[in-house]
Amino acid sequence: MVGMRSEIRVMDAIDKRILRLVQKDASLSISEIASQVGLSQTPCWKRLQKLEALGIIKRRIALLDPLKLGLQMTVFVLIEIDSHSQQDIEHFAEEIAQMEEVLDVYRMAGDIDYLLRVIVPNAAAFDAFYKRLISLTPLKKVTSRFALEGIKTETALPIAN
Amino acid sequence: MVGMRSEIRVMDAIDKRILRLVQKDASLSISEIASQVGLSQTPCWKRLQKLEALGIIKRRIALLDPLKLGLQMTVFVLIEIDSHSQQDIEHFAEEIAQMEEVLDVYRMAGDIDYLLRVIVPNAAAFDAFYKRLISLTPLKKVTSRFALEGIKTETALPIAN
DNA sequence: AGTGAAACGTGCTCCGC
DNA sequence: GCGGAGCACGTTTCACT
Repeated sequence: MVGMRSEIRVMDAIDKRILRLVQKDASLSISEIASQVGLSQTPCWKRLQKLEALGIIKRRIALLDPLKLGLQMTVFVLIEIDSHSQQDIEHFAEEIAQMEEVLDVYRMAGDIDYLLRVIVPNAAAFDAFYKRLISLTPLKKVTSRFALEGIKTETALPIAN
Repeated sequence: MVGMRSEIRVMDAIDKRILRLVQKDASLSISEIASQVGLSQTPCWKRLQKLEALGIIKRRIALLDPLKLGLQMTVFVLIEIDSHSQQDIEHFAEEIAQMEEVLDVYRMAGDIDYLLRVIVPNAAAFDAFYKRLISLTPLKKVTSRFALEGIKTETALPIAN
């Protein structure tokens, strides 16, 4: 079993430097990236293609400002489910994942079953969401924790050397 | 005070359609976006420029796969601070925001002061982070909630019509 | 504000090292 | 695997409606 690892060793230090750059700014040109990592355009482009083909780079997106779109309320919702039948739980998870105000859904260890991050314009919109949520399936306990301020919201992952 | 709103009315339905597209896929070409929203290239490009100038589009980034980078552990850390002196709190918030394994920091309403989303490769790395965290300032209570699975992680915001 | 086409700069490909 | 040159494509600009 020597050498059995789930992460495949396809990335060197230069690949990691490329990833650190593009996860901060995807509008960088190939030549800009190339010069920053000390490569010429062609090998740099080939590495980017490889990283995309491997799914290490999943996709490129634009980040929007939630406040400027009127989305001023972020709420974390902690859910304990009543029924623990596998079917009920999976169905519930699918339904909440489809709601567009639900940005993140995590299945948790411990007493909490699910943690949601929800973003809405105002309290009325959250109330409407909440009513829809509790009508989906019987829930043992639902705790809503309201954010006052987003001090840091980072999409860039910490890449070890 | 009629007409006093913090959101400026600069966006119409077409702008919103453009935003919905680019926040899902920033690799779309102008001509692709233009045809999908029913415009020719020039006005579509001008709208994109305007949305960037207004800061509604903040930036463009590449999304990486955390699992393929060996980041297999996501932990939500809920913090109650001991000292509530304004200076201590701000200093604490700045320090945790600088840690790269801390992706999100929210200041919360209610009994919890801060909620962090932390991503690390493994339990040992989380332990190291945890020790650094509690050494920063005296904390009244720290609760770590471990995620077993990320069912949904969405960056695209819900844009009302 | 929108259209169509021209000018420009990059991304992508092919070649040799 | 790396670097340079050429072609094709996308983006930016311009003249006009």
